[in-house]
Amino acid sequence: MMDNIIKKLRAARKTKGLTQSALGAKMGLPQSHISQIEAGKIDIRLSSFLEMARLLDLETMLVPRSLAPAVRSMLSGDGEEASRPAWQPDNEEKLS
Amino acid sequence: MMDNIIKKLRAARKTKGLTQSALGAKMGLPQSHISQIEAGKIDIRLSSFLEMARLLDLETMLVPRSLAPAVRSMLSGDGEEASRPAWQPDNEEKLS
DNA sequence: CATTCTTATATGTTACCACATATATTGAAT
DNA sequence: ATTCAATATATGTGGTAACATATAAGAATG
Repeated sequence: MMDNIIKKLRAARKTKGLTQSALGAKMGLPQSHISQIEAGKIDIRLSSFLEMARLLDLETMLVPRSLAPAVRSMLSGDGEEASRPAWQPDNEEKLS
Repeated sequence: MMDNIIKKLRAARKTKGLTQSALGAKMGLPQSHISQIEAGKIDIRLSSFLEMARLLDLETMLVPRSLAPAVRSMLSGDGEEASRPAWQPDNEEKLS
């Protein structure tokens, strides 16, 4: 479904530490509109989607279905390499 | 820009040997509308785009910009089956 | 040529996104 | 509890995609 891909936009925004207002400012849109979009309440135009993705440093790509799993596995290691250690000594207790 | 990705839809349709009418039938849309879309004359809704891609066996994916080149190179060999070597002697770019 | 297949334009109606603006709700922090 | 930040809802207008239908232009085929 489509709100799946929309949810990725929201996740990307949060990852970048942007608020809806901040993103809205970049796009020249009011925060309220960003909210509607992310909530999947409206069916935005393709150009709006592409611009929003671009502003979040995401590229929209069309992948042949047969290759999608391979691409997905490539993407599964989050965002980029320079961020978090590949693992962490699992420390079961008390993390909040 | 955006008509770039639209052009890929047209290319995919042709690759699959579908006419605008045939694709339109699958989507429940008139051929005239498909023509407008492919010509980049209208700015379609995201759901329409996603469905069109899906009917052409294409998956719409959001790829972090930093990983886009790697994904692109993965896709550069004509979108066919899984019978390609996973790997090829470092032939860096050369993209479409 | 004529005929068929494919694609491009044209016109009109309806539905709804884009946008503005305002307010409400949630949530965190002090 | 009272701010203040972030997000969610609400209302209204204008523009345009979605859709139907019709026709014209191109491109092949016989």
